[in-house]
Amino acid sequence: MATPRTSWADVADAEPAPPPPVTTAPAPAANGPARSSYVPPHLRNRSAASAAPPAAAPPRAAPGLLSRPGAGPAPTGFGARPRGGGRGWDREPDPFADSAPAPGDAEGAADFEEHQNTGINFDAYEDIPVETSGREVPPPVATFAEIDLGDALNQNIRRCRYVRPTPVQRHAIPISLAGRDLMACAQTGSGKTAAFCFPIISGIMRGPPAARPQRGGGMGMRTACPSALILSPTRELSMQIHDEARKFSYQTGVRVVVAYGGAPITGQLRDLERGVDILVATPGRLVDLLERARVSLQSIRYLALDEADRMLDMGFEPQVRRIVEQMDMPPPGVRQTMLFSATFPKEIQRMASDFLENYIFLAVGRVGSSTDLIAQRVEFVQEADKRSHLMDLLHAQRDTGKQTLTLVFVETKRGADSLESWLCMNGFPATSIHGDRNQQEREYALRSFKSGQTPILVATDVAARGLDIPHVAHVVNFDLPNDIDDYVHRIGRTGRAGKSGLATAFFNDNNSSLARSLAELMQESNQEVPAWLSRYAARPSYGGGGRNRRSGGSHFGGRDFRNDSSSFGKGGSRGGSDYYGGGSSGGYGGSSAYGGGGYGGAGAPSAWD
DNA sequence: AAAAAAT
Repeated sequence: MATPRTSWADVADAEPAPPPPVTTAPAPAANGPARSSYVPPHLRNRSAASAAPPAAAPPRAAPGLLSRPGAGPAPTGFGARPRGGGRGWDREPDPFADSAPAPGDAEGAADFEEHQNTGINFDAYEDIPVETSGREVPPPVATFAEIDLGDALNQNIRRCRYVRPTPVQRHAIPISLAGRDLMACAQTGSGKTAAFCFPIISGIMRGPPAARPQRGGGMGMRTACPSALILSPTRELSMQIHDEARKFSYQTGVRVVVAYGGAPITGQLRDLERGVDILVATPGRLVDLLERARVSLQSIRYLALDEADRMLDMGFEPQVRRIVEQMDMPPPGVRQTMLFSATFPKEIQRMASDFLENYIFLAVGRVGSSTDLIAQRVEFVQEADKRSHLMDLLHAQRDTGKQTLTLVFVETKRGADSLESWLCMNGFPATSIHGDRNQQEREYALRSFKSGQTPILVATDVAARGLDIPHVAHVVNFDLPNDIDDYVHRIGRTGRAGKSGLATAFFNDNNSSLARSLAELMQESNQEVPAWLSRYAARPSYGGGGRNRRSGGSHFGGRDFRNDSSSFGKGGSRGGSDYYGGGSSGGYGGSSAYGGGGYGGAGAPSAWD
């Protein structure tokens, strides 16, 4: 797992990085696949040995941490609260141990470091517009010190090298410490995982020791009753959140368990049996666990949905609704509910409000902040020419001599396989991740990509959201998605933590329905829109005129849908007016600010994660 | 139409 270095609060004054691991893989970039570690698709599944992941770096304590006085097993203050059985957490494995660069980061370290140190620009985020609505919004804080999160958590914040809270953290943490429900929209890499984890962990530490759960109703002695549930839409994202949450919980006594499909359930059952305060899960596996009565939601005090709009879209909504509304989860108002996403279409906000009570809507950022760091290009490329065009891009990348990662999005799983093997045949070290690969393959692909061993990853939308992959310099939309929100999430895999990034899209007639929203988004992000794309966008059949609802029409605009009813409808000349809205800092009354002027309006945020 | 998510 990567260190949470995506945060803007990531230290500028970081202590020197630990020495690079001695384990080195041959530099993979220049001359084709690194044969020692890379397994091309046609050789996979032949020999387990050849596909075995590289030896892990030896476990290593983060420098100066374990030896630090006070980092001992007996935290003081409320951190010392004994947990059920209190067993063995003095031997809790150090979640910071893998914070060192992954093997394979080694030879790229110089290149990478350059990127690491150039991009973080705190000042760029100082005047980031923030909008809140709802009753009695607790004021934001400027520093972690202002928030009483407790000694143990504060120490972990230091270990994570967070020096000050990011904008979303400054606002969201006080809101959620005040016990309020929250719908939050925040930018790429802005530390939103921490924004919901800190209050949850702190709340669990302060809260009453878990009451003896009500047995009965099918509950056995082996039924786990977590206090907090964090749902996410993909397995890899759940793993990532789990890794982060474990770091934040280190030596607090708060136990974090992850449960997702595609992996043997037995290990997860064992983890649950050892005790769980925070359960991170994907919906399918959680439903399974609930049906087996190995998990009960009756003690849930905190519910967080990451990528909340995704969790409530057509594919997921029934399952999520079942978990939240039809199991033994306490109702809104009893539990505290927090929804986080970048994109938040209004119809999804409306649906989400079923899960919330008296909530606060929070939007952080706008066009011209984060996305300006992502240079967006669109090129007209016929289907038949895509491969050679991609090869040109990859050659150009290679010629820069920099070791960087390139993430290539395609529309279908088959397309991912076939592009991957074509790249490999042509000497490019590529791997792939999609839902038809088994979980081991998925995890290996991601590791191999992150470490730089396979610096090209071909992916479906399974990798579009939330994944924090440092050093992705280039996102290629080999196939454009049909939904502008997906585009926003995809390009948000680069340009994270204040670093710059590049996103290239291949556009052709098959993508005409995206033309308008894409042109708008680019315009709002101060990107140059090719004239041909503007012409596409102006074609009436592609939304140039009418109210183009989905496929772009309802992109999140930094607005609380509750303030919406009176805002629109008048001056509704521009069909897309509901698409805009984030920019006006003057509160929500000023509907007139949104109607006019065609494209250049105060824009919708774009790389909101 | 496709992707994801349980076995």
